[in-house]
Amino acid sequence: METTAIKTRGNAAKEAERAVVISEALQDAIVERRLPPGMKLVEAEIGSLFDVSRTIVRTALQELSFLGLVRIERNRGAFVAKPSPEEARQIFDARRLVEPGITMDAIKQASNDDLAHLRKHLQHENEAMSQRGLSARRMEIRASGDFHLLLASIAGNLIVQRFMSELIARSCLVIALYGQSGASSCGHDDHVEIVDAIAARDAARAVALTQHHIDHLEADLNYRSSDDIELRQALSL
Amino acid sequence: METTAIKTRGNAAKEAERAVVISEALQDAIVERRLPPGMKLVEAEIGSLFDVSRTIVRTALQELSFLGLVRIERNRGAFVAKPSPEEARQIFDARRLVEPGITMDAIKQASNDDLAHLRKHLQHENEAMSQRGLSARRMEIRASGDFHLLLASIAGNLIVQRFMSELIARSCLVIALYGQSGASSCGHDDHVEIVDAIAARDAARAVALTQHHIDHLEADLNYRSSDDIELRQALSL
DNA sequence: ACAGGCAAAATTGTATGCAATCTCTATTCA
DNA sequence: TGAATAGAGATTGCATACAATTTTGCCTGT
Repeated sequence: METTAIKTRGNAAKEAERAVVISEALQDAIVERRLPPGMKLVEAEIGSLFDVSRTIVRTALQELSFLGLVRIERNRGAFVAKPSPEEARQIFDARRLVEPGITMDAIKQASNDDLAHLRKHLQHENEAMSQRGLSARRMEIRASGDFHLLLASIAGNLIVQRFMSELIARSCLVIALYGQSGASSCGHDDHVEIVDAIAARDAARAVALTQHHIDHLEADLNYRSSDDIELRQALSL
Repeated sequence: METTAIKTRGNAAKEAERAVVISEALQDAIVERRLPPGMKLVEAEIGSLFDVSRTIVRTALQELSFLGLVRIERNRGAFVAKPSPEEARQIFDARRLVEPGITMDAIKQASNDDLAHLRKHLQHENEAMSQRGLSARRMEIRASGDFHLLLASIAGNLIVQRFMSELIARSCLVIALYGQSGASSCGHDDHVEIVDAIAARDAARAVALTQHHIDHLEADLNYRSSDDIELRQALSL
């Protein structure tokens, strides 16, 4: 197969497909709200920014459109997704459908190392929350979602994990659009309690807390008409 | 194409993006096992078949790779996915995680029309099962998966529905690879019982039957080493 | 002033060309 | 005979060119 073992290792670094790099950079920017919902994403612009041709940018944007983070309109281009209230409800309904199961699996699978990771993550969330400033707020949003992803990774099913990635990313968008309390208010305390219940292997409690947590998140939303949103977005910048 | 005002109306039909048409054609072929797991999919070949450039074929193949139906290897090309035993297990675990919730939502949402659709679908499955021949077998595979998709569509959450589409399609691949009983044996009787339970609004029973059904499906699998599979594929054609 | 429409600019959709990489065959050497 | 290898052919990765479409700004007539 290969002629030198070293070459193979060298490839591993290069393997980082350029389209994936771009798609992840965009996803980060969208989730952290640096790119607001509805914003136009021009192929050539992104291309020159990352120094690649539109071909690559195109595949990155398609990937994001599969994840529901970007909407592609024929002959008009790509835009950061702007979930409708109905879509938003469905996203949270989907989370209610999936996350209790993930929590239960996590309880079954969690090793001591996993629990340590969870605790470390909670601390991380805490730090982000205590700090001020825009960048700290972004860290907080990101960390809050990462908690759920960490749980999914502990549950140990790659397919479910990928599904949760999508749901979390889209949740961030929804919260950006419809969240009321200035803080992302992702209820850090809820997370602490959930980890405690998991550590105690108390499945019933952990599941109940998980459901409660999702209700909590959705309760902070205000599904205004999307025209209002347009304005809000325009005026806030 | 068309030149006049009629064109505009025609567009709605034309809107069917060419990449999507191709990707759906391929998905059908994969799910119905006309394209066996592991088969190489050459871009130029597909392109000339549908009379489009490789560009379009490429996006279709990427779409399928996001769905897990196609594996793309850098510089080597696209192949019909060949799920490992571990992947197969995760697919069914994911179904166990999601489908009970779908069944419950379906019970909540199902109108009389929906129930009629379900009954009609059962009849359709029955017909496919009673017929002989390769094409009938394909119909059976397809119909058997469609039952679960129909249930998901009744549950009424587009996001969950999309997720189920992926799981069902991948399940078909897994069954093609590891199924033992010549018949796709998707337990048509199970489906009948599930519909009965839904019609009776008996949530506990419907959920139990759903879980049982998935266990049933997976019990018919034999996770051989993938080398054996290679042989089986080679000899069966 | 303003609605309507035309033309230029910007942007996307698709095909194609070229370089890089892989695959397979045939040939050579042990 | 069999393993190693070189090289031709096939295939993919990416950039770019061109056509189709949309958007923008200007102009004109009312």
